[in-house]
Amino acid sequence: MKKDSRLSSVLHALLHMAERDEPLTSDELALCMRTNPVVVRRTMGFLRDAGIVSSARGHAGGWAITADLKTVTLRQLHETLGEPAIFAIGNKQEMPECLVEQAVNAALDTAFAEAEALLLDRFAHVTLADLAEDFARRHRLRSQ
Amino acid sequence: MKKDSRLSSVLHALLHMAERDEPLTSDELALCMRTNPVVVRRTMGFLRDAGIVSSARGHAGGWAITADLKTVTLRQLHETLGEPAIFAIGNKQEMPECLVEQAVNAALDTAFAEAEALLLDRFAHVTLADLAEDFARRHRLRSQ
DNA sequence: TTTTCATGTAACTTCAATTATTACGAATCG
DNA sequence: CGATTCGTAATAATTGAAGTTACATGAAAA
Repeated sequence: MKKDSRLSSVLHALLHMAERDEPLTSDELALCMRTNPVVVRRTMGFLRDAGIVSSARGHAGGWAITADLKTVTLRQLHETLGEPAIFAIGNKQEMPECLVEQAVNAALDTAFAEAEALLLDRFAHVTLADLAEDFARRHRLRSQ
Repeated sequence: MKKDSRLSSVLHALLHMAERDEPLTSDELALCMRTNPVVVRRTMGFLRDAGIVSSARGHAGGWAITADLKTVTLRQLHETLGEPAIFAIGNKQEMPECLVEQAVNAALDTAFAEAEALLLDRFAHVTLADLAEDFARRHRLRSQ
């Protein structure tokens, strides 16, 4: 399976947008994210529908952040993107009649559920402001 | 991407094999696992190479468990299958020059690493014997 | 020894999901 | 008006697991 990198992509885009006050066009974002403008529009559209960013057409149009960086968490972004599947591993059948397979599913489901809960909890405690701060720190380090 | 269900499949196969002392053929396993005999051979081949099962050709041939159920953990099986990717979500670029993307990757990598460590730890504490016991319990419950 | 059964494997196709691309419509501003 | 930019439909490319076909290899039964 190809990995879903939309969360990574929108974070990258949002932080670049946070660095600039003017709107960034899909083409500009696509260039720095090494992807396609249409992919940018498609993905950022979810965030616009959730009120995290705004989009404007025409001259001087593009994408801008409307939400407060401190209030947007990775978990919220993950939900906004439609809560894509986290795991690349899963059960062969979800609702098997076979008791053996039920026992297997139960064991795997428990482990996956715990790992997912931990991941989402970590996501819930990281905001865009945290990432922006970490970027600023890296920037200072490199500028020395 | 299609989810990798090989761990689920081999667990199902192993528990069925544990229930019977005679070897099970690839065709028999494929039937109860709703898959293809060639897929069974391909996947079980990893376990044979790791000494967990044996395979025999010809009459009365097939697959049998050689390892002690108490010593085989889900983690070991996952490793035996080549440690397939656990997550369906990932970074857009693994080694970006862009400092923004480095900050994004660092945050995501930390969260994924913690979730993976938890999952593998859970896997390490579940043995085939545990699953067999859980199956027996389910069997007793349904027989009542 | 011949037949039958079963694994071992290569080669190819199918499948599922993201990502990429092309094309064009719609809105906005100079 | 006309250039710019988003909105979106339709389609292809990509990636890795899973499924399928075909045939060789080896072992036990007849």
